[in-house]
Amino acid sequence: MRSERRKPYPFDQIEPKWQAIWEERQLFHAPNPGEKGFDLGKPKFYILDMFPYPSGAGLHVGHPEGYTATDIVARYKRMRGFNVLHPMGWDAFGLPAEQYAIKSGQHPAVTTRENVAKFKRQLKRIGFSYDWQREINTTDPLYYKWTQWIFLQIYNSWFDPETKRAEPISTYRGTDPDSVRLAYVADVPVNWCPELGTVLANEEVVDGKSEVGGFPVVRRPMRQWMLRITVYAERLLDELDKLDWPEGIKLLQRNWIGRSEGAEIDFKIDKGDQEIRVFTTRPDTLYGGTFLVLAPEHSLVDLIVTEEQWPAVREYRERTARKSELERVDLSKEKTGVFTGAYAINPGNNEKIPIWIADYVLVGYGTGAIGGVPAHDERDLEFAKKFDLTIVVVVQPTGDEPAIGFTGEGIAVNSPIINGLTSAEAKKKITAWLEERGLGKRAINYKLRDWLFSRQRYWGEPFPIIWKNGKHRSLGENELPVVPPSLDDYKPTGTGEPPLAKAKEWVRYSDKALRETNTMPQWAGSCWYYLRFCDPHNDRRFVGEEAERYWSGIGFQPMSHRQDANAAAGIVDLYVGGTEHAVLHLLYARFWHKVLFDLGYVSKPEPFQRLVNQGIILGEDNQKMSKSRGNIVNPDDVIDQYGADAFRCYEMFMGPLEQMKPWSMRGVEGVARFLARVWRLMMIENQAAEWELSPAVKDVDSTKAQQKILHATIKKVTQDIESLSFNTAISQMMIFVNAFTNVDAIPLSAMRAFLGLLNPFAPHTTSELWERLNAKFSDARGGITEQRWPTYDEQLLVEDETEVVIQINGKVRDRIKMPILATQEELKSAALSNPKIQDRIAGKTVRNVIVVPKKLVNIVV
RNA sequence: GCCGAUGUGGCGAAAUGGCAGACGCAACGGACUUAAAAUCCGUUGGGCCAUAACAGGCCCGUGCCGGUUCGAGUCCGGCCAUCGGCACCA
Repeated sequence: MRSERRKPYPFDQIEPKWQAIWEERQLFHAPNPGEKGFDLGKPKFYILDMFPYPSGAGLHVGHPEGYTATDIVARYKRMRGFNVLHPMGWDAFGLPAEQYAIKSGQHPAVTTRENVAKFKRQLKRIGFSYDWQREINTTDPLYYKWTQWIFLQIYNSWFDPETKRAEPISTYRGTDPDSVRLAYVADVPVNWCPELGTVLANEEVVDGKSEVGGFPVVRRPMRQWMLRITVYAERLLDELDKLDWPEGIKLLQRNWIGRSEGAEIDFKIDKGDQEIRVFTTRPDTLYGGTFLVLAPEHSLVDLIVTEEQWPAVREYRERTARKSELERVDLSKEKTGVFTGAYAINPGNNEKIPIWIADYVLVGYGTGAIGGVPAHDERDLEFAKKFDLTIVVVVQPTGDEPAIGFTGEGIAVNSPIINGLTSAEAKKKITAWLEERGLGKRAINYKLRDWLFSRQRYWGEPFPIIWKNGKHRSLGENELPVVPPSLDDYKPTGTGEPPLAKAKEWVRYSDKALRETNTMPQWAGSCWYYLRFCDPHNDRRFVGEEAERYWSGIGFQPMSHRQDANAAAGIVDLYVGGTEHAVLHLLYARFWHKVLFDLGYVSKPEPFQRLVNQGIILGEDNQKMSKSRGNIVNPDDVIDQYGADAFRCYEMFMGPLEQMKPWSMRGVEGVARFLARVWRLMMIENQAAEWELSPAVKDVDSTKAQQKILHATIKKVTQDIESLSFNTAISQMMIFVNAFTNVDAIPLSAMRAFLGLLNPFAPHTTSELWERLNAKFSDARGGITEQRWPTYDEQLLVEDETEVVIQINGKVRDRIKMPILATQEELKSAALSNPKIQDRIAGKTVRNVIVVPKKLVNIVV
C-alpha cells in the first residue's frame, strides 16, 4: 500500500473547485448569432477534435493527447478575443455495442448511455473547456433524424456531368432517374463477412480480413445501397490543394482516389458484332497487345465463349467466386486463367488475338478488361509466359535494360504509326489516331469505388426508404426520424438479411409497402457532425442557416478577419485526430459536404481547413498500448496521483504532437514538479500547514533581466502555441520559473503575465493562483479566463551586447562579448587581435574571414 | 514491390545552414534533516592529455558512405534500419 503521500500542492482540491465554477458559470459556452452574449466584434474560431466512440473500456491516455492540444489552442484563442467553437460529442453507433448486446442481451442504447457517462466524466476531470451545451450523440433520434434527412438529399440528387455538381433529381431529364441517383441500389460483389454476418466496405477489409475482429471475408454478389462517391473523384482530388493538411495525408487520399490517365480502346470480336472496351494507361503499346483478358465476372464472357471452352470457363468462374479476398489478393501465387475460345482484332495491326479470362483482371476497375501487352507489363508478361502467349516488343528502352519486361518510357518500335516517337508523344498520337477512327478515346480512370453504404446490423441509422412492388421510394421529411424497432434478438440472421427484418410489425410500413431493413454504416453519423455542432438543438433544420454562415466565417466577421475567413475552403479551422481516418472518415465527410454544398445547404466547399494528426502514445515498454500487454495507462490513475494539470502538461511535454512517443510516469512526475514550483513561487505553507500567498510576491518592477526573460517567454509561448509546438512552450516556461526561483522579490506583474501564458496548459492551478493574487492585490480584475493574452515588447528583447563566436576553419576557438551594433570590420579586427586566436594563427596565412553580424567570425587559414 | 515518415546522450527531446544536446527524466555529489521523503544547489555525450588541487587543453561525436559550403543534425546524391500506408488498379 502506498502511504497517503502529501500532495506537493493541493491540486486535488483546486481542480474540482474550478471545474465546478466553469460549469456553473458556463464560461466556455460559445454564443451563436442572436443568442445572449453574442458579440459581433469577435472573430470566430472553430476548433474540433475527432469525436470518440465511447467504448466500455473508457478513455486511455491516447485520447486526451489531441484533446489537450485543441484545448490549449481553444483557451488561447479565447484569450486572443475569438468566439471559439470547441465542442465534443459521441460517435456511438457501431459494432462493439451491438456485439456486446448479442452477448449480454443488454440493449445497445443502455450500454451506450453508460459508456458516454463514463467518457464524459473522465473528460471533465481533465478540465477541457468544451461547450457542453453543444454535446451531440449520433444515436440520438434528434441527431440521426438529420443523418437520415441528409441521406434523402443524396438520394434525391444526381450528378450533372455538365456542371460537375449535384442537382436535385427533378432536374434530370433522362427516362430512369433511379439510374443516376447519388444513392442507388445495385447487385454488386461485396465483401461478405460470414462471422460478422454483414457486408463491409473495401476500407473495412484489411488483408482479406475484417478490420473489426479479423474474420475472413469473401466476395459475394448482393443487393446493396451504394453512394456514388466516384462522380466526385475529380473534385475530391483537385480540391485537396486548398486544404492545410499534412502532405502525407493528402497523398494517402490521392492514392486512394487513384487517378490515372490513358485511353479506352475498342477491340472487335472476331466472329460476332460485340466489342470489348479496354482501359490502358499505355495506348502507345497497342501494337504489343497480343491477347485480351477479361475479368471472370465480365458481362461479355457469356456471349463470346465457344462451346468447347464452356466447361473450363464455368469451372474457373466458380472457383474464382469461391475464393476469399485473401486468396485472390495473394501475390505470391501464380497467375491463373482460361482461354475463352474467342478472338478479337487488335485495332492497331488488325491481328487476331486470343481472349482469356483471369482473376488478375478486376471487374471493378476500368472496363473490367485489359489488352495484354506482355513485353511491357509485368503481370501480362507473367501471364503470357505461363500460357505461352506471343510477346512483341514495342518500346525500346533508352538505356541498356532488356526490352522484354521494360515498363518505363522509351521509344516506340514495331508500331507503324508511331515508330520512333517517345512514349509520351506516341500516347498522344495513337490516341488521336484511334479517336479519328472511332476506335477509342482519351479516358481517365479512378481507383476509387462507389461507397457501399448498407450494413446488415441492428445498431445503426435505419434508411428512410420503403419498398413497394420491388421499387424503392423515399419517406417524406415529416416521417423522420425512422427509429429502429426494439428487438430481443440482435443476432445477424446469417443469410445476409438484416436483423431489422425480424421486426415484422415495424417492417410493414403499409399493406403494400415494406421498410428498408439495412442500416447505415458507422461513418454516416460522423460525416456531418461538425455541422450539427454549429447549431445542435435546431429542430427545423440540420443546421440553421445563420449559424452555418457564421461558423463558416461568412457574413458576420469583423472586417479585419473577413479576408482570412473567406480564403479558407473549410468551415472547421483546426481539426485534430488520428491518422487512421486518413481515407475513411475524412474522404466520406468531404463527399457529403460537397453534396450539401452543391445543393446550397452549406457555404464552404470543404469541411476541414487545417488538419493535424496526433501521434500514437506507446506504453512505457515502447510497445503499442494493449490490454494483452498490460501496458495501458488510465488517465484517472495519473490524475489521482499528479492532478489534471500535470497530466495535461505531460501529454504536451512528451514531444512533438504529431510524433509517436512512449509514456513515462517519471516524466509526469517531472512536469508535476514544475507545476509545484510554479505554485511555491507564489505560495508558502504557514505554521498550520495551510497554503497562503507568499510575502515575496510584491507589486514591484521587474529587474531588467527578469523583464527580458518574461518577454522572451511571452514571445516563445505565443509562437509555439500558434505552431502547435507545445513541448517547447513548456520548456520555455520552465526556464522562466527557474529564473524566478530563489529570488527575494517576486514581481506581481511578471507573475500575472506568466499565469496568463500557463493558463491554457494548466488552467486549474493558474486560476487558483490568479484568484489568490486578486485577493491581495487590486491591479487586475476578473478571473484569469477573462484576461487578454499577454503581449511582448520586441524592444525589451534587444541585447546591448552579444556573445560572438570566433572560429578557425569552422571550429570554435573562443568567444568574445561584442556590442550588438558592432560593424563587420570591428568584429573582424576584434577576432584577429584576440590573443588566443593570435597564438593559433601565428605563422599562418589568413585566407578568408567570414563575419556573421551578432553571431560569429570564421577565420580560414 | 511502390509511396510516405522517422533515425541526435542512459531515456523523452531541443537546435532561421552559424557554439550540437536547451528543457525534462534518470544517475551521481552536496545543503537541510536524528533519519528519510520532499525541497534547494551542483555535476553529468565519449575518449585523451594535464594537475597536489582548482583550472586548463586536445581529439571524436547527430544511422552509414559520398558531395556542396568558410561552416552541414539541417542542403544534395546513394545506401541501411524502424514504423505507417497501398498493394495484380492495367
